[in-house]
Amino acid sequence: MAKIPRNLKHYLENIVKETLKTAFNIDTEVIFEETPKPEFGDYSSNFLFRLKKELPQPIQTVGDIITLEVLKKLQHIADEVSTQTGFLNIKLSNKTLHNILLEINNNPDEYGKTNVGNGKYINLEFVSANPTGPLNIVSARAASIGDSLKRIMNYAGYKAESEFYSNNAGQQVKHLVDSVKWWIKKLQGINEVFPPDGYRGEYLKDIAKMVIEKGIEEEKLPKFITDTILNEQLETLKAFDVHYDHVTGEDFIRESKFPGLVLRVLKDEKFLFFEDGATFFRSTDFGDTEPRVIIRRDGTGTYFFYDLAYHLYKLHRGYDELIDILGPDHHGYIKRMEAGLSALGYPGKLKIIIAQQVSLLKNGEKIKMSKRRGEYYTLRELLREVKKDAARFFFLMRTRDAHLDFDIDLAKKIGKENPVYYVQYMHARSNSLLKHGREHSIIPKCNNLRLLRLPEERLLMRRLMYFPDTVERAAQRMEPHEIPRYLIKLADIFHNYYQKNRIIDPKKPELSGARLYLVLAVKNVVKKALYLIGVNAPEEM
RNA sequence: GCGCCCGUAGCUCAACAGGAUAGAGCAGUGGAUUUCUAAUCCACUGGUUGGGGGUUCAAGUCCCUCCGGGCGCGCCA
Repeated sequence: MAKIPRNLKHYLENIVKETLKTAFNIDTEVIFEETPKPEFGDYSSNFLFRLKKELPQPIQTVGDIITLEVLKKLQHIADEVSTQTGFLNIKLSNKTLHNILLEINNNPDEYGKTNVGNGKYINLEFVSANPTGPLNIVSARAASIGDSLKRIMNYAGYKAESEFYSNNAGQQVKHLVDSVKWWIKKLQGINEVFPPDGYRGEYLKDIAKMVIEKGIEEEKLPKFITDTILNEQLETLKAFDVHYDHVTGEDFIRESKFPGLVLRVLKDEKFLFFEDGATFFRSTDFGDTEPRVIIRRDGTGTYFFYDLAYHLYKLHRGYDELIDILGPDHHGYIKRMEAGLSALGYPGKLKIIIAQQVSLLKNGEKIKMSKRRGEYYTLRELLREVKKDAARFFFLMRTRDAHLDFDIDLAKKIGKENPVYYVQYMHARSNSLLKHGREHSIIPKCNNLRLLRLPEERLLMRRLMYFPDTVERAAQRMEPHEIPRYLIKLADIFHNYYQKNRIIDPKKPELSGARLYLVLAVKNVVKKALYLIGVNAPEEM
């Protein structure tokens, strides 16, 4: 039995690349992808089109030669190699697909792992909220994306860590403290005018009560309040299965050497100028639209200034790349931040990605949210309405760039319309089949996999084969939504297969054993895929 | 006014360095179950990819322009 290469897709790519080199002395990158239709085979590449101008002979002639050569080299794993209208298509043998099942079931925790990350050390910062109130829905989306990305990238060979930055310093903290003080007085029967820049919101009343009960001293108020809210935010995220490797406070950054370091480097490199008593950073040297203030006329640093210091701090910790996931209202911030890090000597080290906005739908209507009035839907509230699994899945169903309509009623539904149930049910059904098999003394067996010859079985195995490619794509594009989409496709095929065919038939023990082996592979892959997006794989539903 | 994102079927969305007949789900219509979970499956209907122009063997994808929706443009964070 020929052993299949660890990464089939890359293996095919290398074979063709080598063939091109030896046969035509053309050195080029070859990329295979899933064929749009099974009739075209399993993998296809359009390199012939791309090379058209460089080819020494007509495209079909070259295609024929390559086809022949590649087929020779792939005899042990492929049935057909052909060129059709310029595409090179490869159809793998059933044997190869069977071997993939073996690979999955022999080592479920390794299947799909790739090394595209090459050990690159990544810091993923997401959510990073002000400690002035509960987390909202956009934060929830960023949390889904960020935490899933961390899981996916680590599976793809990166070394990714997650980080939460708390803006627990500056003017806003003062306003926050004033707001709590107002509540304290009110609770003590003293009515005052609410501070003009204060934070509305009943949750501050609870904090005021705690302050009174615990007898917190005045000078310790800022820290007590920001820590309390930060803790609440982190607890909510834990309920969402988001756990951080690092939590950093702005207060810590302000006390550190990094603000001074930023100032010194920018000054030495002559990226600073003074105007109206303030210090400006010439971010325009790096493509920003206007210079940015870093030290105000009154001598205090801007948020941007401390954020630069914070990013410098992260870089000093040794990361190869920083990734920030920000809300849609921050895209104007990207240019200046990138400019800042370039000026500090780290061009290209920061990648900022934007998680677009979220609208919540209930009873077919959008829930109105107004930040100004302090009316917004919190992650806590959402988690009271829908399950964590549904929420995480829904937040990942769209590309990051697209606005997301989150239909709360749909997320609560049980049934096919709700993709998260559809997908989780695939896992529960697999488990149920395995259980049912045991009751009839039929267990998954791999010695007769050639009995798996239905078209549906081939489609299913083929889909399992694409899992490593999916993980790799998700990691490289930083698009976790590849995973939910993959799962939905797999579920379509699986449920269809189940519906049409009897998996367990005590009269056909060999066939049943082979089919259960396939079911087991599905279960293993589904479980892993769900883990990568932080969704549970239930044994029963 | 400038910048970023979006515009694809009635609705919500896919479409992987530009590639094969633009695909799914929901909704609608019609069907399937002596069952291993019907919490399911099958079939049909549904498209000028916002409009126009350009580049290319090939454009939903790239360029220009116009229209529409969202967000941002502080010595706020």
